[in-house]
Amino acid sequence: MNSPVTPARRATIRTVAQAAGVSTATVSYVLSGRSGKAGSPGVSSQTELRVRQAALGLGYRPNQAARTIRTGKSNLMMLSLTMLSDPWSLSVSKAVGAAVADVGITPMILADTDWRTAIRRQGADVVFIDAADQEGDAGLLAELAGSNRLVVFSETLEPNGFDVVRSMAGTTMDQAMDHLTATHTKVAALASTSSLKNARAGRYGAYVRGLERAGLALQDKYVATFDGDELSAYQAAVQLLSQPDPPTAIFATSDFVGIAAIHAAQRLRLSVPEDVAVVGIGNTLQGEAMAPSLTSVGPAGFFDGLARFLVDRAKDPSAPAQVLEFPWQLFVRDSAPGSTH
Amino acid sequence: MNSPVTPARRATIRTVAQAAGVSTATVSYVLSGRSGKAGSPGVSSQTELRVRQAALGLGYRPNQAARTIRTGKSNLMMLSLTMLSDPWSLSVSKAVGAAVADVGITPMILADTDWRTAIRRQGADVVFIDAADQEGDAGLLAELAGSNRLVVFSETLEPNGFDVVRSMAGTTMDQAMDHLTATHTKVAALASTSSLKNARAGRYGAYVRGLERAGLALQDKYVATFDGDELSAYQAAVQLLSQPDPPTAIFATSDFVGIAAIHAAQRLRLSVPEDVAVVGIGNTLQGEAMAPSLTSVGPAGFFDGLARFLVDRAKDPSAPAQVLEFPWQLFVRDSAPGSTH
DNA sequence: ATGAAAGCGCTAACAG
DNA sequence: CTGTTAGCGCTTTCAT
Repeated sequence: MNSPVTPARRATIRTVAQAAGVSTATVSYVLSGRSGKAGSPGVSSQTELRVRQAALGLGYRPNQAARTIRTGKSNLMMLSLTMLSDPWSLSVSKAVGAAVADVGITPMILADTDWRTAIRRQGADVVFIDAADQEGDAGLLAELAGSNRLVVFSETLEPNGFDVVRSMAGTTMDQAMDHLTATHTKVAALASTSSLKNARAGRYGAYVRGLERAGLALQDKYVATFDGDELSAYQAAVQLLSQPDPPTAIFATSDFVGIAAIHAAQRLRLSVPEDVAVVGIGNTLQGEAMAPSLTSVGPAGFFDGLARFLVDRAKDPSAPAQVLEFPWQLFVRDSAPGSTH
Repeated sequence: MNSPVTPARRATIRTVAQAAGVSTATVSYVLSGRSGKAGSPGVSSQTELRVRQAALGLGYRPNQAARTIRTGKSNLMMLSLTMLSDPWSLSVSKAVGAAVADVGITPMILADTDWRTAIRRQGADVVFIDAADQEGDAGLLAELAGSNRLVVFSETLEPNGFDVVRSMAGTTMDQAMDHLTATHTKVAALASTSSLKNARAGRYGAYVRGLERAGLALQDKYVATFDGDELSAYQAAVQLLSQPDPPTAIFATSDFVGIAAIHAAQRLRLSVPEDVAVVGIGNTLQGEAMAPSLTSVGPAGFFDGLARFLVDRAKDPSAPAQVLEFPWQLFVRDSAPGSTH
């Protein structure tokens, strides 16, 4: 029974050094794993062993804050994911998780939190921001980029000290609409309330233009809006499909909306795609994995590509800012198989 | 055009001090917001203003790592959530997000990552671990508790330097089974492969015992297993319900499984609860929010209570370790309304 | 009311 | 091969 006079003060590099009978420098060399590396002194395997044993015995664990302050590297990757329950966010998280295996980087998610305030408080080697299309953010981002390596997902922003990840939709949303109008005349849209502001731009705009190209009228009863979460999308879809003369195809402005629409249809005992076809936007893993799998437009190899890019930036935060583009394509799957059936 | 000779070195407390013509101590007092606080010196409002303006002009932002090393507080809360897509995890995240508003704490999620290695690298004022039932973790947790404030969710572990959050299931799972067997004779279970190991323990055990109490036979065809993710659960449910003589009630060992089961039923044009009733376990927000709402057993006020507890611990990491218990109850909702219909 | 100065635990020159 | 030493940016006594 050794009396715990000192209240278990956490072991530091110095404690270890004393126990091993060496200097703190030696301990540092050994424990940060660069004994024999280029440019650094080597340590004899005997002392190395002594140091390791002392560290183990004392339960030594390096103080990350101290290491960070000294090296300027935190080995942290921050992911600001605005809507965590969105399969898009989950796909990002999953891909990143796979990409950081074996690299000494810890990914941490900032969920449903305002990055604008959070980033000021917490640094990271690289921080990914999933939503910053608004004009007002451009200045703030440029400012924050001074002290953090930022990777911003945005269709409109230009790199400015920070990287911009962009998924080049091009005309693929138009393709998706044409895909639907080729076999359907009652095509509905399921759009978030916010996306309606710009009737001819963005995802909803693709719907409007698609109808025009097909010579179909834009009808109020075929445009349903929701508030942002799954339940709201689900309810909007139920409403859309319960009316007399319901649509036979739904253009959903997001994969999670498309998924909700499929669930809603099935709830109403409608078959997908026989009674109602559904396309989503985003090409998420969850859309692909569900049954029936969701036809969607979106970037190919996006999540893995993004994850790799983030890891690269974390390892070399001083690389020049660039744009990373992922061209989109139409992924025809079960929920809207096209004209074959 | 001022020539950027110095490559935009980030402003420190010293830079600010020079610009304002004061000492670093004064800057520290002002900027860490305790000019007039008890025990600390006051700063005249004039100098305070000068300091603030200098800081603003220089775009000064405090270095968290330095602050952490000095104070020992990181203002960080780490949430290790093993299966992020599980509504349980999302509920935790949401509740915590709401609880930290206005408090100076940033919650960060460690998703689908092994906390065993990650915690060694990254510290936080408090870290929540959502899965640690295995015996082997007890020692490791006790060790880690030496340098991190740990809050562990576990039904079996006892506090040992770390807090244990526990939801006292008691006999509520039995109640849930009785709820089903009161009006059904074909009651199926949807359980994860791992939970089957202990046939009479845990959630699956409640199913087995429930059948016994009702005098019903345990039949293989009414026991479906899945692998851990939604898709797998969904497919298992489809299989369960597509067979000849399908069950009329499903006991799902998790809310997300119950949700998947409802989706599967609807896919098969079965009505919930008319054709098949479903109960889940966990009482998550998502189960409550879906349509039809999911009958579930689980703790009352769990997520908000947990969030509050975590915030308390973050603010006072040296509070004595304790057990936090949330007694369960049965929440009868639309997916299994009971004998009234 | 303000400043000087001592570190927190660690890394990285530089000396020996 | 190993030790000495000077800080990283910040907080916090203790003087003034």
